[in-house]
Amino acid sequence: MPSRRHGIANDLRNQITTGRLKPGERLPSETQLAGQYEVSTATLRGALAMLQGEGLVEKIHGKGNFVRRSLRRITYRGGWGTQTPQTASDTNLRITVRTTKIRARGHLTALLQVSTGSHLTEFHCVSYEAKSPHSLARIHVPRDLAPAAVLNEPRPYEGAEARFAALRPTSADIRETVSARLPTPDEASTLRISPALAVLAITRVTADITGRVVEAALLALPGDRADAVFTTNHATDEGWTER
Amino acid sequence: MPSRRHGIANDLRNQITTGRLKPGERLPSETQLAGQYEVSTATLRGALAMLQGEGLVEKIHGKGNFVRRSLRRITYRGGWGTQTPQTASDTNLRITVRTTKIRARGHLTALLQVSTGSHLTEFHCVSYEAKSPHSLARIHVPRDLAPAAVLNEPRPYEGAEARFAALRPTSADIRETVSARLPTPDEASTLRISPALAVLAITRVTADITGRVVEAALLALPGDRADAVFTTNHATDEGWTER
DNA sequence: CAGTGGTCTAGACCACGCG
DNA sequence: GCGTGGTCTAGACCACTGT
Repeated sequence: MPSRRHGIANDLRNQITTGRLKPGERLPSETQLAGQYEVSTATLRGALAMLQGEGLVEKIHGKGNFVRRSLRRITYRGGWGTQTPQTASDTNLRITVRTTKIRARGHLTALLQVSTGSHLTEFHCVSYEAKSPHSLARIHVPRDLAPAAVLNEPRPYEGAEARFAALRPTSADIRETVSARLPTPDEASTLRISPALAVLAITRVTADITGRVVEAALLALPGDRADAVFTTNHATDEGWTER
Repeated sequence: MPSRRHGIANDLRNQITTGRLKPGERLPSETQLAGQYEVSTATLRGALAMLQGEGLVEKIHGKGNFVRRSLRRITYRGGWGTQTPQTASDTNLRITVRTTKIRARGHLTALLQVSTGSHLTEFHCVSYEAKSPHSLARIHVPRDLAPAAVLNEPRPYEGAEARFAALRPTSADIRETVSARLPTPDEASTLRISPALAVLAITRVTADITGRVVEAALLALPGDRADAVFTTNHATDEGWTER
Protein backbone atom coordinates (compact mmCIF):
# COMPACT_ATOMS: atom_id res chain seq x y z
CA MET A 1 0.00 0.00 0.00
CA PRO A 2 1.54 3.27 -1.08
CA SER A 3 0.07 5.21 1.86
CA ARG A 4 -2.88 5.19 4.18
CA ARG A 5 -4.50 7.97 2.13
CA HIS A 6 -4.36 5.84 -1.00
CA GLY A 7 -5.80 2.86 0.77
CA ILE A 8 -8.70 4.82 2.18
CA ALA A 9 -9.29 6.60 -1.11
CA ASN A 10 -9.31 3.26 -2.92
CA ASP A 11 -11.79 1.83 -0.47
CA LEU A 12 -14.14 4.79 -0.74
CA ARG A 13 -13.72 4.87 -4.50
CA ASN A 14 -14.79 1.26 -4.69
CA GLN A 15 -17.80 1.91 -2.51
CA ILE A 16 -18.79 4.72 -4.85
CA THR A 17 -18.19 3.01 -8.17
CA THR A 18 -19.88 -0.18 -7.05
CA GLY A 19 -22.90 1.79 -5.91
CA ARG A 20 -22.53 0.95 -2.25
CA LEU A 21 -22.50 4.69 -1.78
CA LYS A 22 -25.09 6.23 -4.05
CA PRO A 23 -24.91 9.46 -6.03
CA GLY A 24 -25.96 12.43 -3.97
CA GLU A 25 -25.58 10.51 -0.74
CA ARG A 26 -23.78 12.13 2.15
CA LEU A 27 -20.71 10.41 3.48
CA PRO A 28 -20.22 10.06 7.22
CA SER A 29 -18.54 13.09 8.74
CA GLU A 30 -14.79 13.32 8.47
CA THR A 31 -14.46 12.70 12.19
CA GLN A 32 -16.53 9.52 11.92
CA LEU A 33 -14.64 8.27 8.90
CA ALA A 34 -11.34 9.02 10.59
CA GLY A 35 -12.53 6.90 13.49
CA GLN A 36 -13.67 4.05 11.25
CA TYR A 37 -10.37 3.91 9.41
CA GLU A 38 -8.41 4.61 12.58
CA VAL A 39 -6.48 7.50 11.13
CA SER A 40 -6.21 11.13 12.06
CA THR A 41 -8.55 13.61 10.45
CA ALA A 42 -5.70 15.09 8.46
CA THR A 43 -4.99 11.75 6.82
CA LEU A 44 -8.62 11.16 6.09
CA ARG A 45 -8.92 14.59 4.54
CA GLY A 46 -5.99 13.68 2.33
CA ALA A 47 -7.95 10.71 1.04
CA LEU A 48 -11.01 12.83 0.38
CA ALA A 49 -8.86 15.38 -1.43
CA MET A 50 -7.86 12.68 -3.91
CA LEU A 51 -11.49 11.82 -4.57
CA GLN A 52 -12.34 15.48 -5.00
CA GLY A 53 -9.60 15.79 -7.57
CA GLU A 54 -11.20 12.91 -9.43
CA GLY A 55 -14.57 14.56 -9.22
CA LEU A 56 -16.12 11.69 -7.28
CA VAL A 57 -16.81 13.64 -4.12
CA GLU A 58 -18.08 17.14 -3.56
CA LYS A 59 -17.32 18.85 -0.29
CA ILE A 60 -19.71 21.45 1.02
CA HIS A 61 -18.49 23.45 3.94
CA GLY A 62 -20.75 23.09 6.94
CA LYS A 63 -22.79 20.28 5.35
CA GLY A 64 -20.54 17.36 4.54
CA ASN A 65 -19.00 15.28 1.79
CA PHE A 66 -21.32 14.05 -0.92
CA VAL A 67 -21.03 11.48 -3.64
CA ARG A 68 -21.12 13.47 -6.81
CA ARG A 69 -24.09 12.88 -9.05
CA SER A 70 -22.67 11.60 -12.27
CA LEU A 71 -23.52 14.26 -14.74
CA ARG A 72 -23.76 13.93 -18.44
CA ARG A 73 -20.39 14.37 -20.04
CA ILE A 74 -19.73 17.62 -21.76
CA THR A 75 -18.34 17.26 -25.23
CA TYR A 76 -16.99 20.34 -26.87
CA ARG A 77 -16.61 19.89 -30.58
CA GLY A 78 -13.87 21.90 -32.17
CA GLY A 79 -13.74 23.50 -35.56
CA TRP A 80 -17.10 24.09 -37.13
CA GLY A 81 -18.71 21.51 -34.93
CA THR A 82 -19.20 23.99 -32.13
CA GLN A 83 -22.72 24.73 -33.22
CA THR A 84 -23.79 21.37 -31.83
CA PRO A 85 -22.67 21.21 -28.20
CA GLN A 86 -23.40 17.61 -27.39
CA THR A 87 -26.55 16.14 -28.78
CA ALA A 88 -27.46 19.78 -28.97
CA SER A 89 -31.02 20.85 -28.49
CA ASP A 90 -32.23 17.77 -26.65
CA THR A 91 -30.29 18.76 -23.57
CA ASN A 92 -31.90 20.73 -20.82
CA LEU A 93 -29.47 23.53 -20.34
CA ARG A 94 -30.54 26.55 -18.41
CA ILE A 95 -28.42 29.52 -19.13
CA THR A 96 -27.62 32.85 -17.58
CA VAL A 97 -26.01 35.58 -19.60
CA ARG A 98 -24.65 38.78 -18.14
CA THR A 99 -23.77 41.41 -20.69
CA THR A 100 -21.18 44.03 -19.86
CA LYS A 101 -19.62 46.83 -21.78
CA ILE A 102 -15.90 46.86 -21.24
CA ARG A 103 -12.75 48.28 -22.66
CA ALA A 104 -10.09 46.08 -24.20
CA ARG A 105 -6.97 45.55 -22.14
CA GLY A 106 -4.30 42.97 -21.50
CA HIS A 107 -4.65 39.66 -23.27
CA LEU A 108 -7.90 40.63 -24.92
CA THR A 109 -6.25 43.25 -27.06
CA ALA A 110 -3.89 40.65 -28.43
CA LEU A 111 -6.61 38.06 -28.96
CA LEU A 112 -9.01 40.43 -30.69
CA GLN A 113 -6.24 42.41 -32.37
CA VAL A 114 -7.66 45.68 -31.19
CA SER A 115 -5.97 48.53 -29.38
CA THR A 116 -6.10 49.01 -25.65
CA GLY A 117 -9.22 50.81 -24.55
CA SER A 118 -11.33 49.97 -27.58
CA HIS A 119 -14.96 49.16 -26.92
CA LEU A 120 -16.00 45.58 -26.38
CA THR A 121 -19.08 43.71 -25.31
CA GLU A 122 -18.57 40.89 -22.88
CA PHE A 123 -21.03 38.05 -22.48
CA HIS A 124 -20.57 36.21 -19.22
CA CYS A 125 -22.44 32.95 -19.70
CA VAL A 126 -23.01 30.18 -17.19
CA SER A 127 -24.96 27.12 -18.23
CA TYR A 128 -26.68 24.84 -15.78
CA GLU A 129 -27.90 21.31 -16.09
CA ALA A 130 -30.47 20.60 -13.42
CA LYS A 131 -29.24 23.32 -11.06
CA SER A 132 -25.65 22.12 -11.37
CA PRO A 133 -23.29 24.59 -12.93
CA HIS A 134 -22.13 23.09 -16.14
CA SER A 135 -19.84 25.42 -18.00
CA LEU A 136 -18.60 28.93 -18.06
CA ALA A 137 -17.94 31.12 -21.05
CA ARG A 138 -16.72 34.65 -21.37
CA ILE A 139 -17.27 35.85 -24.91
CA HIS A 140 -15.80 39.09 -26.11
CA VAL A 141 -16.93 40.85 -29.26
CA PRO A 142 -15.98 44.24 -30.65
CA ARG A 143 -18.85 46.52 -29.71
CA ASP A 144 -19.75 47.42 -33.28
CA LEU A 145 -20.16 43.74 -34.15
CA ALA A 146 -22.58 42.90 -31.36
CA PRO A 147 -26.01 43.43 -32.87
CA ALA A 148 -28.79 44.44 -30.55
CA ALA A 149 -30.53 41.14 -31.21
CA VAL A 150 -27.73 39.31 -29.49
CA LEU A 151 -28.09 41.25 -26.30
CA ASN A 152 -31.35 39.57 -25.42
CA GLU A 153 -32.60 36.09 -26.25
CA PRO A 154 -30.17 34.13 -24.06
CA ARG A 155 -29.32 30.61 -25.15
CA PRO A 156 -26.64 28.10 -24.23
CA TYR A 157 -23.20 29.50 -24.62
CA GLU A 158 -22.43 27.34 -27.57
CA GLY A 159 -25.74 28.58 -28.89
CA ALA A 160 -24.50 32.10 -28.44
CA GLU A 161 -21.52 31.24 -30.54
CA ALA A 162 -23.74 29.60 -33.09
CA ARG A 163 -25.75 32.78 -33.27
CA PHE A 164 -22.67 34.79 -33.93
CA ALA A 165 -21.63 32.34 -36.58
CA ALA A 166 -25.06 32.55 -38.18
CA LEU A 167 -24.85 36.32 -38.26
CA ARG A 168 -21.52 36.13 -40.00
CA PRO A 169 -21.57 33.23 -42.44
CA THR A 170 -18.34 34.62 -43.77
CA SER A 171 -16.42 33.55 -40.68
CA ALA A 172 -13.27 32.11 -42.07
CA ASP A 173 -10.81 31.05 -39.42
CA ILE A 174 -11.11 29.51 -36.02
CA ARG A 175 -8.17 29.02 -33.73
CA GLU A 176 -8.80 27.05 -30.59
CA THR A 177 -6.16 26.86 -27.91
CA VAL A 178 -6.73 24.28 -25.24
CA SER A 179 -4.99 24.10 -21.91
CA ALA A 180 -5.37 22.38 -18.58
CA ARG A 181 -5.08 24.26 -15.33
CA LEU A 182 -6.59 24.60 -11.92
CA PRO A 183 -9.58 26.87 -11.73
CA THR A 184 -9.33 30.41 -10.48
CA PRO A 185 -11.14 30.82 -7.15
CA ASP A 186 -13.81 32.62 -9.13
CA GLU A 187 -14.27 29.77 -11.58
CA ALA A 188 -14.23 27.20 -8.79
CA SER A 189 -17.12 28.90 -7.02
CA THR A 190 -19.26 29.60 -10.10
CA LEU A 191 -18.81 26.05 -11.36
CA ARG A 192 -19.06 24.73 -7.78
CA ILE A 193 -16.05 22.52 -8.23
CA SER A 194 -13.17 21.95 -5.91
CA PRO A 195 -10.17 24.23 -6.41
CA ALA A 196 -8.22 20.99 -6.83
CA LEU A 197 -10.21 19.83 -9.85
CA ALA A 198 -8.62 20.73 -13.15
CA VAL A 199 -10.50 22.72 -15.74
CA LEU A 200 -10.26 22.46 -19.48
CA ALA A 201 -9.69 25.99 -20.70
CA ILE A 202 -10.45 26.72 -24.33
CA THR A 203 -9.61 30.01 -25.96
CA ARG A 204 -11.45 30.32 -29.19
CA VAL A 205 -10.71 33.09 -31.65
CA THR A 206 -12.87 33.52 -34.72
CA ALA A 207 -11.97 35.71 -37.64
CA ASP A 208 -14.10 36.65 -40.61
CA ILE A 209 -13.11 36.31 -44.22
CA THR A 210 -11.26 39.61 -44.18
CA GLY A 211 -9.12 38.39 -41.30
CA ARG A 212 -10.76 40.64 -38.76
CA VAL A 213 -11.21 38.97 -35.40
CA VAL A 214 -14.90 38.96 -34.62
CA GLU A 215 -14.97 36.99 -31.42
CA ALA A 216 -12.77 35.76 -28.61
CA ALA A 217 -14.33 33.21 -26.30
CA LEU A 218 -12.77 31.99 -23.08
CA LEU A 219 -14.38 28.75 -22.00
CA ALA A 220 -13.84 26.87 -18.78
CA LEU A 221 -15.17 23.34 -18.50
CA PRO A 222 -14.91 21.10 -15.43
CA GLY A 223 -12.14 18.66 -16.13
CA ASP A 224 -13.90 15.71 -14.58
CA ARG A 225 -16.62 15.59 -17.18
CA ALA A 226 -15.49 17.57 -20.19
CA ASP A 227 -13.71 16.56 -23.36
CA ALA A 228 -12.89 18.58 -26.41
CA VAL A 229 -12.94 16.66 -29.66
CA PHE A 230 -11.24 17.72 -32.84
CA THR A 231 -11.62 15.79 -36.04
CA THR A 232 -9.47 16.11 -39.11
CA ASN A 233 -10.57 14.39 -42.23
CA HIS A 234 -8.01 13.94 -44.93
CA ALA A 235 -10.17 12.54 -47.69
CA THR A 236 -12.24 15.67 -48.13
CA ASP A 237 -9.37 18.01 -47.49
CA GLU A 238 -6.11 18.10 -49.36
CA GLY A 239 -5.36 21.72 -48.55
CA TRP A 240 -3.95 20.92 -45.15
CA THR A 241 -0.74 19.37 -46.30
CA GLU A 242 0.49 22.71 -47.51
CA ARG A 243 0.73 24.12 -44.00
CA MET B 1 -5.45 37.77 4.72
CA PRO B 2 -7.39 34.72 3.65
CA SER B 3 -5.04 32.30 5.41
CA ARG B 4 -1.44 31.96 6.49
CA ARG B 5 -0.77 29.70 3.52
CA HIS B 6 -1.96 32.35 1.09
CA GLY B 7 0.13 35.00 2.73
CA ILE B 8 3.26 32.92 2.61
CA ALA B 9 2.56 31.78 -0.93
CA ASN B 10 2.05 35.38 -2.00
CA ASP B 11 5.31 36.41 -0.41
CA LEU B 12 7.29 33.64 -2.03
CA ARG B 13 5.52 34.20 -5.34
CA ASN B 14 6.61 37.82 -5.27
CA GLN B 15 10.17 36.86 -4.48
CA ILE B 16 10.15 34.56 -7.46
CA THR B 17 8.45 36.80 -9.99
CA THR B 18 10.54 39.80 -9.01
CA GLY B 19 13.69 37.78 -9.41
CA ARG B 20 14.71 37.91 -5.78
CA LEU B 21 14.70 34.14 -5.99
CA LYS B 22 16.24 33.10 -9.25
CA PRO B 23 15.23 30.28 -11.56
CA GLY B 24 16.88 27.03 -10.56
CA GLU B 25 17.74 28.35 -7.13
CA ARG B 26 17.04 26.19 -4.13
CA LEU B 27 14.71 27.55 -1.50
CA PRO B 28 15.62 27.20 2.16
CA SER B 29 14.51 23.89 3.61
CA GLU B 30 10.91 23.58 4.69
CA THR B 31 11.97 23.52 8.33
CA GLN B 32 13.91 26.76 7.90
CA LEU B 33 11.09 28.47 6.02
CA ALA B 34 8.59 27.32 8.63
CA GLY B 35 10.83 28.93 11.25
CA GLN B 36 11.17 32.17 9.29
CA TYR B 37 7.45 32.55 8.80
CA GLU B 38 6.73 31.21 12.29
CA VAL B 39 4.31 28.57 11.13
CA SER B 40 4.25 24.82 11.41
CA THR B 41 5.79 22.75 8.67
CA ALA B 42 2.34 21.55 7.59
CA THR B 43 1.23 25.12 6.96
CA LEU B 44 4.37 25.95 5.09
CA ARG B 45 3.95 22.88 2.95
CA GLY B 46 0.47 24.09 2.15
CA ALA B 47 1.94 27.30 0.81
CA LEU B 48 4.48 25.42 -1.29
CA ALA B 49 1.72 23.19 -2.62
CA MET B 50 0.00 26.24 -4.06
CA LEU B 51 3.17 27.33 -5.81
CA GLN B 52 3.68 23.83 -7.14
CA GLY B 53 0.18 23.89 -8.53
CA GLU B 54 1.08 27.07 -10.35
CA GLY B 55 4.23 25.49 -11.67
CA LEU B 56 6.48 28.02 -9.95
CA VAL B 57 8.21 25.58 -7.65
CA GLU B 58 9.50 22.08 -8.20
CA LYS B 59 9.94 19.78 -5.24
CA ILE B 60 12.54 17.08 -5.37
CA HIS B 61 12.38 14.55 -2.60
CA GLY B 62 15.58 14.45 -0.61
CA LYS B 63 16.98 17.55 -2.27
CA GLY B 64 14.72 20.50 -1.72
CA ASN B 65 12.36 22.98 -3.31
CA PHE B 66 13.58 24.75 -6.40
CA VAL B 67 12.41 27.75 -8.33
CA ARG B 68 11.27 26.29 -11.58
CA ARG B 69 13.29 27.29 -14.58
CA SER B 70 10.86 28.86 -16.97
CA LEU B 71 10.72 26.29 -19.68
CA ARG B 72 9.77 26.85 -23.23
CA ARG B 73 6.09 26.42 -23.68
CA ILE B 74 4.95 23.22 -25.26
CA THR B 75 2.62 23.70 -28.16
CA TYR B 76 0.84 20.70 -29.50
CA ARG B 77 -0.59 21.32 -32.92
CA GLY B 78 -3.68 19.36 -33.74
CA GLY B 79 -4.77 17.91 -37.02
CA TRP B 80 -2.00 17.42 -39.49
CA GLY B 81 0.17 19.92 -37.72
CA THR B 82 1.47 17.32 -35.33
CA GLN B 83 4.52 16.76 -37.42
CA THR B 84 5.91 20.07 -36.22
CA PRO B 85 5.94 19.94 -32.42
CA GLN B 86 6.87 23.51 -31.69
CA THR B 87 9.50 25.12 -33.79
CA ALA B 88 10.30 21.50 -34.41
CA SER B 89 13.84 20.47 -35.07
CA ASP B 90 15.54 23.47 -33.48
CA THR B 91 14.51 22.26 -30.06
CA ASN B 92 16.86 20.20 -27.97
CA LEU B 93 14.66 17.37 -26.96
CA ARG B 94 16.24 14.27 -25.56
CA ILE B 95 13.99 11.30 -25.80
CA THR B 96 13.65 7.89 -24.26
CA VAL B 97 11.53 5.24 -25.86
CA ARG B 98 10.64 1.96 -24.24
CA THR B 99 9.04 -0.57 -26.53
CA THR B 100 6.78 -3.23 -25.12
CA LYS B 101 4.71 -5.96 -26.66
CA ILE B 102 1.31 -6.05 -25.08
CA ARG B 103 -2.12 -7.45 -25.60
CA ALA B 104 -5.09 -5.21 -26.20
CA ARG B 105 -7.50 -4.82 -23.33
CA GLY B 106 -9.85 -2.32 -21.83
CA HIS B 107 -10.03 1.09 -23.45
CA LEU B 108 -7.41 0.23 -26.00
CA THR B 109 -9.61 -2.30 -27.73
CA ALA B 110 -12.25 0.35 -28.21
CA LEU B 111 -9.79 2.99 -29.39
CA LEU B 112 -8.01 0.74 -31.83
CA GLN B 113 -11.13 -1.18 -32.76
CA VAL B 114 -9.45 -4.50 -32.19
CA SER B 115 -10.57 -7.45 -30.14
CA THR B 116 -9.37 -8.12 -26.62
CA GLY B 117 -6.06 -9.92 -26.53
CA SER B 118 -4.90 -8.91 -30.00
CA HIS B 119 -1.23 -8.09 -30.38
CA LEU B 120 -0.07 -4.53 -29.97
CA THR B 121 3.20 -2.70 -29.74
CA GLU B 122 3.43 0.00 -27.14
CA PHE B 123 5.92 2.85 -27.31
CA HIS B 124 6.43 4.52 -23.98
CA CYS B 125 8.09 7.82 -24.82
CA VAL B 126 9.36 10.47 -22.46
CA SER B 127 10.93 13.61 -23.84
CA TYR B 128 13.30 15.80 -21.88
CA GLU B 129 14.36 19.37 -22.38
CA ALA B 130 17.60 20.00 -20.52
CA LYS B 131 17.11 17.15 -18.05
CA SER B 132 13.61 18.31 -17.21
CA PRO B 133 10.88 15.90 -18.17
CA HIS B 134 8.83 17.52 -20.83
CA SER B 135 6.11 15.25 -22.08
CA LEU B 136 4.89 11.71 -21.96
CA ALA B 137 3.39 9.66 -24.74
CA ARG B 138 2.10 6.13 -24.88
CA ILE B 139 1.60 5.13 -28.46
CA HIS B 140 -0.18 1.92 -29.35
CA VAL B 141 -0.01 0.33 -32.76
CA PRO B 142 -1.33 -2.99 -33.99
CA ARG B 143 1.68 -5.28 -34.01
CA ASP B 144 1.55 -5.97 -37.74
CA LEU B 145 1.68 -2.27 -38.50
CA ALA B 146 4.82 -1.53 -36.49
CA PRO B 147 7.69 -1.94 -38.92
CA ALA B 148 11.04 -2.98 -37.54
CA ALA B 149 12.49 0.37 -38.52
CA VAL B 150 10.30 2.06 -35.98
CA LEU B 151 11.60 -0.03 -33.14
CA ASN B 152 14.96 1.70 -33.16
CA GLU B 153 15.87 5.25 -34.11
CA PRO B 154 14.19 7.08 -31.26
CA ARG B 155 13.06 10.62 -31.87
CA PRO B 156 10.76 13.06 -30.10
CA TYR B 157 7.36 11.61 -29.55
CA GLU B 158 5.75 13.86 -32.06
CA GLY B 159 8.57 12.76 -34.30
CA ALA B 160 7.55 9.21 -33.67
CA GLU B 161 4.08 10.05 -34.76
CA ALA B 162 5.38 11.88 -37.77
CA ARG B 163 7.31 8.77 -38.68
CA PHE B 164 4.18 6.71 -38.52
CA ALA B 165 2.40 9.24 -40.64
CA ALA B 166 5.21 9.19 -43.18
CA LEU B 167 5.00 5.43 -43.35
CA ARG B 168 1.34 5.68 -44.09
CA PRO B 169 0.67 8.67 -46.31
CA THR B 170 -2.80 7.29 -46.74
CA SER B 171 -3.75 8.20 -43.18
CA ALA B 172 -7.16 9.66 -43.55
CA ASP B 173 -8.73 10.58 -40.25
CA ILE B 174 -7.47 11.94 -36.99
CA ARG B 175 -9.63 12.29 -33.94
CA GLU B 176 -8.12 14.09 -31.04
CA THR B 177 -9.88 14.13 -27.71
CA VAL B 178 -8.54 16.58 -25.19
CA SER B 179 -9.24 16.58 -21.49
CA ALA B 180 -7.91 18.11 -18.32
CA ARG B 181 -7.25 16.02 -15.26
CA LEU B 182 -4.84 15.51 -12.43
CA PRO B 183 -1.89 13.30 -13.25
CA THR B 184 -1.76 9.69 -12.15
CA PRO B 185 0.95 9.15 -9.52
CA ASP B 186 2.93 7.52 -12.27
CA GLU B 187 2.66 10.51 -14.58
CA ALA B 188 3.40 12.92 -11.77
CA SER B 189 6.68 11.21 -10.98
CA THR B 190 7.85 10.71 -14.56
CA LEU B 191 7.03 14.30 -15.44
CA ARG B 192 8.30 15.45 -12.03
CA ILE B 193 5.28 17.60 -11.49
CA SER B 194 3.18 17.95 -8.42
CA PRO B 195 0.21 15.61 -8.19
CA ALA B 196 -1.79 18.83 -7.86
CA LEU B 197 -0.75 20.22 -11.23
CA ALA B 198 -3.22 19.49 -13.98
CA VAL B 199 -2.17 17.68 -17.11
CA LEU B 200 -3.48 18.14 -20.60
CA ALA B 201 -4.39 14.66 -21.80
CA ILE B 202 -4.73 14.12 -25.51
CA THR B 203 -6.03 10.91 -26.98
CA ARG B 204 -5.18 10.79 -30.60
CA VAL B 205 -6.62 8.14 -32.88
CA THR B 206 -5.44 7.89 -36.46
CA ALA B 207 -7.15 5.83 -39.11
CA ASP B 208 -5.95 5.08 -42.60
CA ILE B 209 -7.95 5.60 -45.75
CA THR B 210 -9.70 2.28 -45.35
CA GLY B 211 -10.93 3.32 -41.92
CA ARG B 212 -8.63 0.96 -40.07
CA VAL B 213 -7.24 2.46 -36.91
CA VAL B 214 -3.47 2.46 -37.22
CA GLU B 215 -2.47 4.28 -34.08
CA ALA B 216 -3.78 5.33 -30.70
CA ALA B 217 -1.60 7.79 -28.83
CA LEU B 218 -2.16 8.82 -25.24
CA LEU B 219 -0.28 12.02 -24.51
CA ALA B 220 0.14 13.73 -21.18
CA LEU B 221 1.50 17.27 -21.12
CA PRO B 222 2.15 19.33 -18.01
CA GLY B 223 -0.69 21.81 -17.73
CA ASP B 224 1.47 24.69 -16.59
CA ARG B 225 3.31 24.96 -19.86
CA ALA B 226 1.38 23.10 -22.53
CA ASP B 227 -1.25 24.25 -24.99
CA ALA B 228 -2.93 22.38 -27.76
CA VAL B 229 -3.80 24.46 -30.79
CA PHE B 230 -6.35 23.55 -33.41
CA THR B 231 -6.88 25.65 -36.47
CA THR B 232 -9.81 25.48 -38.82
CA ASN B 233 -9.55 27.41 -42.03
CA HIS B 234 -12.67 28.00 -43.98
CA ALA B 235 -11.27 29.70 -47.06
CA THR B 236 -9.13 26.82 -48.29
CA ASP B 237 -11.58 24.21 -47.21
CA GLU B 238 -15.18 24.16 -48.27
CA GLY B 239 -15.64 20.48 -47.56
CA TRP B 240 -16.07 21.06 -43.86
CA THR B 241 -19.51 22.54 -44.08
CA GLU B 242 -20.88 19.19 -45.10
CA ARG B 243 -20.02 17.63 -41.77
C1' DC C 1 25.92 9.31 7.56
C1' DA C 2 23.27 14.01 7.66
C1' DG C 3 19.82 16.65 5.45
C1' DT C 4 15.93 16.82 2.74
C1' DG C 5 11.00 16.23 1.75
C1' DG C 6 6.67 12.72 2.62
C1' DT C 7 3.38 10.97 5.73
C1' DC C 8 1.00 10.93 9.84
C1' DT C 9 -0.83 12.00 14.66
C1' DA C 10 -3.86 14.06 18.22
C1' DG C 11 -5.20 17.49 19.29
C1' DA C 12 -6.90 23.03 18.94
C1' DC C 13 -9.60 26.75 17.17
C1' DC C 14 -12.20 29.12 13.33
C1' DA C 15 -15.95 29.61 9.59
C1' DC C 16 -20.02 27.95 7.49
C1' DG C 17 -25.07 25.99 7.11
C1' DC C 18 -29.10 25.03 9.22
C1' DG C 19 -32.64 24.55 12.52
C1' DG D 1 -26.35 26.23 19.14
C1' DC D 2 -24.69 22.35 17.04
C1' DG D 3 -22.50 19.71 13.64
C1' DT D 4 -20.00 20.26 9.61
C1' DG D 5 -15.64 21.12 7.11
C1' DG D 6 -11.20 24.57 7.04
C1' DT D 7 -6.96 25.82 9.05
C1' DC D 8 -3.27 25.18 12.01
C1' DT D 9 0.15 23.28 15.57
C1' DA D 10 4.17 20.72 17.39
C1' DG D 11 5.73 17.24 17.21
C1' DA D 12 7.01 11.85 15.34
C1' DC D 13 8.73 8.66 12.08
C1' DC D 14 9.70 7.11 7.19
C1' DA D 15 11.91 7.55 2.44
C1' DC D 16 15.02 9.65 -0.63
C1' DT D 17 19.56 12.02 -1.99
C1' DG D 18 23.87 13.12 -1.42
C1' DT D 19 28.77 12.33 0.78
